[in-house]
Amino acid sequence: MKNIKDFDKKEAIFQAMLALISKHGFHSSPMSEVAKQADVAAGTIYHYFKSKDELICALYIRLREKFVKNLFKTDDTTKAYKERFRHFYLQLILESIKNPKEFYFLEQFSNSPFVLTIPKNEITRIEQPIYDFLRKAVFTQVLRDIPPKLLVAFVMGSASSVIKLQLSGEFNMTSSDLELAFFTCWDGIKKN
Amino acid sequence: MKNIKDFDKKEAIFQAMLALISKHGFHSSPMSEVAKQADVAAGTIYHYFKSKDELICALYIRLREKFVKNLFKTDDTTKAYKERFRHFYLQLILESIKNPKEFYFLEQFSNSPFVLTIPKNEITRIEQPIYDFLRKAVFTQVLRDIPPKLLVAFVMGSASSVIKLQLSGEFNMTSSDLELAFFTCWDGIKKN
DNA sequence: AATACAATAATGAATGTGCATTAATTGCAA
DNA sequence: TTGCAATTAATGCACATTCATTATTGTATT
Repeated sequence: MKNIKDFDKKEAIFQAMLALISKHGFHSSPMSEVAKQADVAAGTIYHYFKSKDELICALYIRLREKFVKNLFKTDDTTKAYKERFRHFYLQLILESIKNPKEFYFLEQFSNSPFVLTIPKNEITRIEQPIYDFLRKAVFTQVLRDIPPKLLVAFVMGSASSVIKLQLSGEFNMTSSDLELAFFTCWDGIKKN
Repeated sequence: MKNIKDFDKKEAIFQAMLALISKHGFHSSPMSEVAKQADVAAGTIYHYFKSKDELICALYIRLREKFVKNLFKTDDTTKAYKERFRHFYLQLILESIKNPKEFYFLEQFSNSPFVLTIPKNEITRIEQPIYDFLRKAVFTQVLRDIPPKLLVAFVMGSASSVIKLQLSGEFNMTSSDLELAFFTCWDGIKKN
C-alpha cells in the first residue's frame, strides 16, 4: 500500500516537472506549479527531494537511463551490423519523436550548465551501451577508424538535429526521409 | 561622441549578459549582475532594452547573424565544392571552439523555449546562406539528393556535437581528428 | 482483535530572499 | 531649455524553502 502510494506521488512530481520544463524551460517552472500539476502539496515535494535542483537532476538521470536502455531493447545481435545500426538509428529518432517532452527536457538539460553538476562517471556509465555498440564495430573494422567519443558525438548529434527538425513542425519526415537520414549517417561512418 | 558612447554601453551590456548566461544559464544571470559586469547602472540597461527577455533575444539574433556570416567570409567560390565544404565545416568547428561563450549561449538558447519567441522568418533569413550553400550543391548533383532542411540539420547537428565534445575538455581533437570528422560528414552527404 | 504508539507521509500557510522593473533625480549635450 | 543618458534607491512580486500541524501507516502489546 505505502510503496504504491510513494511511487505514485514521486512519479507524479517527476511527470509534472517534466511537463513544465519541457514546455517552459527551467525558468518559469516554479515548484508551486509542479505541486499543483502533481496534485500534491508544495511541501510534499521536499519529502522526496532535497531541493528543486536535485529533483531536476534526478529526473535527468532517470530519463536518460531509460532512453539509452530503450535503444537496445530490440537490438537483434544476430543480424548484420549494418542492419543493427539502422535499427539503432531509427529507434533513436522514432523514440524521441514519440516522446517529445522527454526529448526537449534532455536537450535543454544537456545544453545547460546543469549538466556539469552531474559527475562525469555517472554520465559515462549511462552512455556505456552506446559506446560499446559503436566501439566494437570500429574494432571489427565494420566502421571507419574514428575515436569512439568522436563517433558517438557525430552519430548522436546528427540524430538530435534531425529530431529537432521534425518536432519543430516545419518539416514532416516521411519514412523515406528517415531512410535517407540513416544512409547519410551510415555512409559517413562505415568502413570505406 | 554620443554614438560611440551608446555603442560602448550597449556592447558592454551584451558582453556581460553573454558571459553570464554562457557560464550560469538563464537562471542565475540576474540583471543586477549584468549591470555590475557591464559597469553600468541597473536602470541603464532599460534604456537600451525593454526587458531582460528582449535583451536575451537581441543578443541571440546578433550572435547568430555574426556566426553565420563568418562561416562564408573566407569561402572561395572558385574552388571545387568539396574543398569549399571542407573549409565550411572546419570553419564551423574552429570558430565555435575559438568562441566558446558564443557557442554555449547559442546552444542554450536554441534548445530552450526561448527560441520559439523568435519569428520563424527571422531565423530563416539568418540561416539563408547555409541553405543556399548546401541546396545549390544538391541541385548540381554534387551532394546526395536530400531535402535541404534535413541536410542542414544533419550537417549542423553533427558539427555541434563534435564542438561540444571538444569544449567539454574530455577529448582533445587533433587536426587529424578534425579531418576525420570532415570526411565522416562528407562521405555521408556527397553524391554516390 | 483491539489498542497504543512510533514513524513516516502529507499539508499549506508563512517566511524571507532574490530579482526584474520602475520612478524620481541628476548630469550633459545640442 | 529641451531632450536624452545615466544613476540609485525603492517597489513589489515571484518563488524556493521551511515549519508547525495533521493524517496515515506499520508494529508491538495485551
